[in-house]
Amino acid sequence: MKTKRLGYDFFNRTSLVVAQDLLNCIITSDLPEGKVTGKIIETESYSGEDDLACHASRGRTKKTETLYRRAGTLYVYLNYGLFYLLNIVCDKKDFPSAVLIRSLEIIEGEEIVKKRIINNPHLKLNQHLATGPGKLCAALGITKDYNNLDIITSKKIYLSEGGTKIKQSDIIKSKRIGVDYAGESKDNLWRFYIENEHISKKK
DNA sequence: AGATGGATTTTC
DNA sequence: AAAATCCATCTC
Repeated sequence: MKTKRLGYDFFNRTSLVVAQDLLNCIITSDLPEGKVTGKIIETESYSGEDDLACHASRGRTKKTETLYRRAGTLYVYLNYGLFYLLNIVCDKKDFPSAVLIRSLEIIEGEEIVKKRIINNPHLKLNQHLATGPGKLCAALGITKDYNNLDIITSKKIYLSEGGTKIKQSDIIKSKRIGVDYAGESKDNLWRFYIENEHISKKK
């Protein structure tokens, strides 16, 4: 499947819109071990210093500086000392916002993904190869080395259009996962997904 | 220099 | 319900 690559104009919009438009899009990681592609089925939006769940709510620091950069920049950080999480910076420069990619349906490179999961002592091989943001990064081979990478021009990690654009009525909205500490921001329905067996945190 | 607190995943 | 485990930031 060869589709058009997403450009600066796609990411230079509010993260709320980008998060929903990324559903059904294709992410590719083309690293030395081989090429892996997956369809995005779950995202979350983090937007502005007023969003208490957004890392930028604690101000502009060495760590959060990435969130203020140009749209299309990758924000990758280590969470709980265990897993990397992948975000794509959105909106205009100096306004901190990003979309967290939470789950994929692996389309190509399944064997490479399985190898990466087996080699990760914190993960287990099961029917979900890239479900949940931590496992997703492991599946794609993404580490903090890719923080600040420009996803628009990179040949290693990039995003392209899916086959068909998702219908607005097919997008399910819910509260974001793991942000109960975020006061008034925690109830925002800023998690978006499409019905799929690989959704994270399913009962 | 030491303590703290997570946008998680898995297993008990 | 609890463990595994890194690092930026905070505190003394």
